[in-house]
Amino acid sequence: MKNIKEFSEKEIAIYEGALELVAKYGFHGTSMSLLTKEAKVSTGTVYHYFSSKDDLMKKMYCYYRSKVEAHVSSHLQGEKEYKQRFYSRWMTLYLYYTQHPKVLQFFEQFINSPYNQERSPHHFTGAYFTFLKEGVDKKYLKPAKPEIYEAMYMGSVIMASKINVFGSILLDEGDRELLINKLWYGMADV
Amino acid sequence: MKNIKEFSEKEIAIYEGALELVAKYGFHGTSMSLLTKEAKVSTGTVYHYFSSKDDLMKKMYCYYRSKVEAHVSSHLQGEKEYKQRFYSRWMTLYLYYTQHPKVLQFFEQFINSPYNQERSPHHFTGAYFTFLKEGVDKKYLKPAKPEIYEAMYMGSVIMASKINVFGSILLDEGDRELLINKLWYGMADV
Amino acid sequence: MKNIKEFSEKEIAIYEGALELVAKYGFHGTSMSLLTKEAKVSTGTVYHYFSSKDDLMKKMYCYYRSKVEAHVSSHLQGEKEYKQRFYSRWMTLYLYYTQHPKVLQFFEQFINSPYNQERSPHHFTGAYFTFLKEGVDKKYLKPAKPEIYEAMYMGSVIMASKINVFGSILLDEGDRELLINKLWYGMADV
Amino acid sequence: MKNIKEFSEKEIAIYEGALELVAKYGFHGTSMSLLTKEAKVSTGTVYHYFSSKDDLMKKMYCYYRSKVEAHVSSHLQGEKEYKQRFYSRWMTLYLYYTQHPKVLQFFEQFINSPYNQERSPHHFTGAYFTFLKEGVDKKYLKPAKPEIYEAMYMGSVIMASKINVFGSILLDEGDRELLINKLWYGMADV
DNA sequence: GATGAATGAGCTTTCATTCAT
DNA sequence: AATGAATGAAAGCTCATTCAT
Repeated sequence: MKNIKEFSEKEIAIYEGALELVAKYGFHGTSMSLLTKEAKVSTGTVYHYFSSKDDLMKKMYCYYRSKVEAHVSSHLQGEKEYKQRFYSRWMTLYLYYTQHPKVLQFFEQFINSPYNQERSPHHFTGAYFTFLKEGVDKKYLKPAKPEIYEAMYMGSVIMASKINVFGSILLDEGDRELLINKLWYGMADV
Repeated sequence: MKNIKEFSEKEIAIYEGALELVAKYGFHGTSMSLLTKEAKVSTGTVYHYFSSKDDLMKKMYCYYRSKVEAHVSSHLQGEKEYKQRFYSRWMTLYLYYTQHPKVLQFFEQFINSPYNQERSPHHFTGAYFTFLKEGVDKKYLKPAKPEIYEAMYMGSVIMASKINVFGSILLDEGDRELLINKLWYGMADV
Repeated sequence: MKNIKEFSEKEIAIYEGALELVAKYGFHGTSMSLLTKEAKVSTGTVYHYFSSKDDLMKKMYCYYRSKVEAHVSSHLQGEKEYKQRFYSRWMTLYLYYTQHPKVLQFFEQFINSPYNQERSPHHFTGAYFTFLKEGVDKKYLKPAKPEIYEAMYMGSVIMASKINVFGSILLDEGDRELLINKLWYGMADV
Repeated sequence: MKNIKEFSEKEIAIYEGALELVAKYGFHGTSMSLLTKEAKVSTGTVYHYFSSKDDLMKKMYCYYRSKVEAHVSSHLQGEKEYKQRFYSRWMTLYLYYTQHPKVLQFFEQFINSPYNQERSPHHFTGAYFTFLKEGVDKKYLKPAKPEIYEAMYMGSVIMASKINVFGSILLDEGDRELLINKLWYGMADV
C-alpha cells in the first residue's frame, strides 16, 4: 500500500485545497483557477501531477479513502471480540466523519457522481463488507446475505454522520451507543 | 401542492431529458445544450419555463419528490397498523428506487450537491421523519431521539437500493423482508 | 457543388479574418482570440459553425479552393484548343495567386501541414491532373506518365507565383508567356 | 561553414527528434515537451543549446540545409559539362528528398511558415539560383530572366518529390530522366 | 409560446520557458 | 553540462444565458 509520506508537498496542498473547495462549492464549482489559488500552486503544477481534473478527483478519492482506512485500522488494534469490533468500526467511522465533515461531503459527492466508475454504493466496499461477511460466516450475525447487513450498517453510519454534519442535531455518546445497540440487537445471533 | 396535470408537455420532456442526462453524466455533465437535444426543445423553451439551470434543477427535484411521495402515499392507503406501515413505507420506497434507478441517482446527486441549500441529509426529511417521530411518541418504537431511527431507517432503505442499483446483487422478496424485520426488531418496543 | 451564396455572413467573416491572419502569422500564430477580433464575431459563433480550429481550417481550405476553381473555370469558357487552354490554365492560376497572395500562402501552409490528411502534393489535384492526362491521352503532349507533366506544370505555376509573392522580382506579361512557352515546348507533341 | 562534426550528440538528438515530430505533427504539434521525450533529453538541455523554440527551428533549418547542400556538392565533383550538372543537380536533390521525406516535409513547412523571415520561395535560393544564372550568362540556356528557370527547375524537382512522397505513384529512373529531358529541352539554347 | 443564432465570461488545459539542484 | 519540477500567460473550447424573429 502506498505510504502517505510518498506524496510531495505540492500534491498534498492540492488535495487539501480541493477538499476545501469541493465541500464548499461541489465538483462543478471547484474550478482549476480557484484550486490554484486555494492550494497556492500554479496551473502547470496541478497538471504535472494529474493528467486532468478527472484524474485529480479520482486520485483524491483514493488518497482520502486510504487516510480513513488507515485511521480506522489503527483504532481497531488489539480488539479481538467481534461485538467490540462491531462497535468500534461503526463508532470510529462516525467520529471521523463528524470531525472531518469535508471528507464525508467529498466522499458522498464522489460516490454519487459519474466519477465513481466502479459504481460502489458506498465508501468502504472492501474492508467493511469483509468484516460483515466474517460475522455471518462465523455465526456472530444471524444467517443472511451479507449485503443485508451492509445496507443496515453502512447506511446507518453514513446517514447518522450526515444528519450530524448537514443537520442541526448532534447525537451524543449515549445516542450513538443506543443506535449501535439497536443495530447489533437486530443483526446479532445472540 | 401542485398537481402533476398542471405541467405542460414541454416541461415534462425537459424533466425527463434532464433525468436521463443527470443519471448518465452528472450535474456537471448535463449542459443546457445537451439537454435541448435530449428533450428535443429549444434553448428558449427551457428558459421560458425555468429562469436558470439552478432553478430547473431545484424544480426538478420537487417534481420527482412529489411523484415519489404520491406513489408512496397511494400504497399506504387503508393501512392502519404502525408495524404494517413501517414495512410498507420501507418496501414501497425501495421498490420505487430499484425500478427507477435514475430517480435515485438524481436524488443522491442533488442531496450531496450545493443545490441542496437546506442541507437535508436525505430525500424525505418531511414525511418519513414525522412517521418515525410518531412511532416514538406513540411508543411503537423504544424511546430514543427520532434521528436515531431516521439514520437506521432511511440509511438502510437508500443503501439497500444503491446496492441493488449500482452493484450486481439483487435482494429478493425474502431478503427485503428479513432486512425490515431486523430493523423492526432493533427499533420496536415489543 | 456547394454554392457560395449558401454561406452565412458570419461564416464568410470568419474565413476572411482567418485568411488574413494565417497569411500574416501562420497557423500557430492564428489564435482563436485574434480571429474573433479580426472577424468581429464571438468565440461562440466560431464554434457554432465549426467544431474545432482544425475543422475551421479544413473547411476554409475547401472554401477557398472552390472559389479559385470557380474562378479558373469561368476564365476557360469558350476555349477549345488544348494549347490555348494550356496557356489559360497556367496564366489564370498564376494571376489569381499573385493578385491574392494570402490565398497562395494559406494553400501552401495547408498543403504542407498535418491538416492535409489526404496528402495532396498541391492545391488542385483534381481538375489540373485530369487536364494534363487528357493532353497525354489525346496526344497533345508527348507520351509519358501524367505525373511528370503535373510536376512540371503545377510546380512551375506555384513556384513562379511564390517567387513573385515572396520575392522582390516581378515577372511581366512577356516573362510569363516565355515560361509557358518553354513548358509547352518541353511537353508538347509538336 | 560549420562542420557537422562540431555538433554535440545532444544537439543532433534534438535535431533528429524534432525532424521526426515536425514531419508527423507539424510545427504547431511539435511541443517542447514532446520533443524532450522524442529526443530523450531534458528541457534544460534544449535551452542550453537553443535560446528558444524559434532559435531551434531556425538552426535546425540551417543544419539540414547544410547536410543537403554537402550531399549535392559531393555528387557534383568532377562534372564539368553544364548539361551534366543540370541533370545531376536535379536528380541528386530529387533522390535525396524521396529518400529523406521528413527533410522535405520539414523544409516545405519551414519555407511556408512565418519562420521563413527572408521569405525565400524555396529551399536553395543560393546555389541553385546561381547555377541557373550561370547557365543564362554563359548561354547554355536561352536568354531569359533566371527566375523563369528557377520556377521551372526548382518547382519541378520539389513537386516531383512531393508527388512521390505524398502520393502513391513512384517515378522510376526512366521517368525521372524523361522529366529532366523535357525541362532541358524547354530551357536549353541548343 | 417557441426558436436557435449569437454572446462572452470563464472553463480546462497546454506549452514555452526558468531555475534550483 | 544536465536535470525536471515549477511557472503562469495564453491557448482552444464550453456553456449558461439572451434576444430578434
